[in-house]
Amino acid sequence: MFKAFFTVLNKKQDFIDQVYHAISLIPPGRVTTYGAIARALGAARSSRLVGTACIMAQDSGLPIHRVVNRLGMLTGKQHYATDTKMQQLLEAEGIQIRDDRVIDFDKLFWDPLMD
DNA sequence: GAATTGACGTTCT
DNA sequence: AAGAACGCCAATT
Repeated sequence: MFKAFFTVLNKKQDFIDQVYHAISLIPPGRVTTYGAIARALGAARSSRLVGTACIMAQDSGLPIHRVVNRLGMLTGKQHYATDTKMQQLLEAEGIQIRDDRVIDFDKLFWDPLMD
């Protein structure tokens, strides 16, 4: 019974780790969304926590710049050193951006569930 | 340690 | 169809 208790406690941290893993799977030149990652992890209503995980992952070397919101907007760009840093990272992979929005987002969108 | 704040997205009105 | 409410919960204040 203690085991079950700790399982619940550890679940939170596991979720964060799984977010990291999902992000590491995003192919270069593609993008995904916070909600898609949350769904892929079976926590459809925790998309917000995915964003929190991204903040924690900033120093982890993961390609978190490939994660945008469901409209394809670069909502996380303000957390980079420069205003244009996130956009530059994406453009370096061939992703075009206009007004903080990914062009052809529906075509570049990559769902972790369909790897 | 309580209250607020978000790199969000769905549901209810 | 537009807007408010709400679920989620780590991090910050």
